[in-house]
Amino acid sequence: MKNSSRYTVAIHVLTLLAYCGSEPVTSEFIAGSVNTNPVVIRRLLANLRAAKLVSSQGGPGGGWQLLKAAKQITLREVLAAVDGGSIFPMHSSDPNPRCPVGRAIQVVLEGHFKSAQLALEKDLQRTTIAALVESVKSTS
Amino acid sequence: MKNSSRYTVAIHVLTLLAYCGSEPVTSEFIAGSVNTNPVVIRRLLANLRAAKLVSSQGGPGGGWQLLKAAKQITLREVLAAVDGGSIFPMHSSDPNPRCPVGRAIQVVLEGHFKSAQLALEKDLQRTTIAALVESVKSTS
DNA sequence: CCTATGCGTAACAACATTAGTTACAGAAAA
DNA sequence: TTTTCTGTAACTAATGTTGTTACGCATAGG
Repeated sequence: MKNSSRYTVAIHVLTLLAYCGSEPVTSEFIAGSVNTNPVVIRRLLANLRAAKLVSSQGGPGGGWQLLKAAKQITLREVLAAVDGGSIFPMHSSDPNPRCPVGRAIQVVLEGHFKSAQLALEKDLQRTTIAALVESVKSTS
Repeated sequence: MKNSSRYTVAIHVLTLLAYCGSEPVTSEFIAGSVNTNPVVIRRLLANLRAAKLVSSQGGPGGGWQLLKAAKQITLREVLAAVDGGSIFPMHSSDPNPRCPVGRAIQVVLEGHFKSAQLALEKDLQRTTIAALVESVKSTS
């Protein structure tokens, strides 16, 4: 995941929101659970809001809430929300087009990479935020 | 993939070695195909050698060769060779153990992450370097 | 209308990772 | 012995990630 913890933190936050029920939760409170800065949380949640997973409310009593039922949110959509593109980065500078392998390798790999990523996503789709809440509760 | 092109380049290099047959190929030649510096290639190939995928030979006429038949090398082993650990990084600093969610989330996620990564690897296992060589040759 | 609260975002710093480069020691073939 | 390679350390530059401060703006509640 791009060597970043954004995906893990996003799942953590959504699980926390589901765990807290329907009450709005502030970014400061969330940051306390994740152990980071509220701004980091707000930046991440802005992505999840763009994906229609959460909503935000300003002012006193405001905060963040799930926009979909926890049972309807899968780890697959969370991944798509925080890390849009491909799991496998291509060459940083394009390979040599005068080499037969260099010329073709990216096109050839693209299909295999997409297939592998699809397999990954299919597996992630099996898990919902609601399931994680249950697991968290039973991990007493 | 850690936001690095190492995996893609590794596949490129192995495909090139297979494409070139049994002749040793120098890191300079490989770098010409990948469009990078020979030292970058040697560093990467050092990993693949540690995984027993290639061998190196110094001196004139030396270079790099496959140590296994291209048909026996799958994209799964290549991934393991260049990027040992987990696809999904956990929190950069540990979550708050005084929060029920923060306390449990990592343990809960670990299983789901491993399952997803296994699905990914199972798919990558279906493709061999030999198959890539064929695809490259037919992409004329 | 005022105030406190909380989001939205820009700007910046600190740090880690990636990629590229130079340099040089050492092994091996001819 | 010379040439051709690998093996690696050291350094730079570019980029990405994370954390932090600061401040504008909207809103709820008196």
